[in-house]
Amino acid sequence: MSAISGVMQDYLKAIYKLQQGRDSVSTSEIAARLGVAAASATNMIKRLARLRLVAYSRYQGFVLTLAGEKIALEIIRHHRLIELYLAQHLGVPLEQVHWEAERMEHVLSDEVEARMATALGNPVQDPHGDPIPASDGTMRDVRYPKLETLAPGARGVVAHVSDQSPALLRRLARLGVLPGAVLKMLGRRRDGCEVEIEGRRLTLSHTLSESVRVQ
Amino acid sequence: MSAISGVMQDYLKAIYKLQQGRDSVSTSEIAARLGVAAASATNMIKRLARLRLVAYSRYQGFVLTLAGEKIALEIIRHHRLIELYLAQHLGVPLEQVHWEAERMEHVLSDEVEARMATALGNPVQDPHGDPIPASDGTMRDVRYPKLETLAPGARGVVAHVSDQSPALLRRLARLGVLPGAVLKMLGRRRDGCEVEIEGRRLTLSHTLSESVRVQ
DNA sequence: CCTGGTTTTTAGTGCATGCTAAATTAGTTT
DNA sequence: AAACTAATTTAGCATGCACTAAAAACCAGG
Repeated sequence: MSAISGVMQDYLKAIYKLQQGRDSVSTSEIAARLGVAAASATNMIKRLARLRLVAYSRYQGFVLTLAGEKIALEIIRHHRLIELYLAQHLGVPLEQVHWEAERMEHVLSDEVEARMATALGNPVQDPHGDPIPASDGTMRDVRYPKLETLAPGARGVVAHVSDQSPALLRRLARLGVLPGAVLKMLGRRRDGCEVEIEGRRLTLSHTLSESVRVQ
Repeated sequence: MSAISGVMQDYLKAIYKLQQGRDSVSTSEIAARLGVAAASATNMIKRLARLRLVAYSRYQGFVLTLAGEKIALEIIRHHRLIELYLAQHLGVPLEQVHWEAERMEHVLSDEVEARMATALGNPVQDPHGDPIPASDGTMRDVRYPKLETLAPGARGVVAHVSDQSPALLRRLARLGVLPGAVLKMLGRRRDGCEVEIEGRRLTLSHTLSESVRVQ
């Protein structure tokens, strides 16, 4: 009885991401993140609380319980394995894999998950540079600094690009700014910053460089 | 407005399969096939009729319209491509691919569908021997005779094995009775029939041989 | 052609998930 | 501390899709 629905999985995943480094999440935050009305979020949170997947007391915000976090990490693992699989084995363009994974993550069986992981060589990172949780529910969480924090003249390796905007991602991909790429910060400009990458020199708008993190 | 839901897709697929070679399908048939109450089926049929996906007049049964058939074939294509992909590229055991595909078929984008088809070399058959509809919605439908119709002494090629029972399928797979396998009918026995396959001789129970078709 | 049995449909419900509008609580400002 | 504002919750309702029970239509045997 009461299996975790796909919608619930989305809530758990969103809460997981929002609560990182914070001590609680508010109703309006998930509502905004998931694009639903605040009342709908309240409703679902109460349902998740009844299932002991989030700890909640009204008007005070909430966090995942261990059980909730376990499910969230499982879904995130699905998501990131699918992204990587689609990119590597089927050549799906990077800016598309996020939205494909968003739908597939809810129907991936443990069996197929395991086989995909094996086919990929048990990877630890998805194509955006995000860590893939292990099947035991462990994830090392590293937070890389934004590209703009790199001092002029310094070199860095792209560690992460945002998965939120397909258009942005496509532009970054075309410029070669993807996880693993080595670049050198040349300096800040009025509307962004100038970097050198693979011998080419380019200016990244503020919007673009905001979505790149380096190591 | 009114996108075709996953549940609707299941109804369309079921109607497609039931109406093969018949001139109409009854409420109780889909209800049985989908494991829902007759009233639920009536309800959904009326909804599909409003969307012009089935032609329906009450108490008289129904059939798919061209638009409905197009969607049904698209889902069947998804299903069979996924089955084949899982079997060939991820090594998922044959008796499992049907149920995996049953969930994934509803979330496969055209993009990923096309890439899977390419990776598989635009196949025309799934691992059970069922034909895969083309992306333009064409499917050649061949109906093969049951194994038991093979005359004693005659040779045949396994063309199709049923996808309905995982347990049966596992047994067939273990015996090597899979699409493409060449076998020779030795004769009927009281409880099934005896065949020779790859030099080995085996007796297939009636239940088993019922789910095998030959060419 | 009527009557009993089967199939189908209608009516009324329940649950998951969403919404808006109204009520409540929290937090901030004077 | 009172009062205003912003966030949250409650109340009431809609839609998709299932169910059961009752009514209606169809079909077959007499």
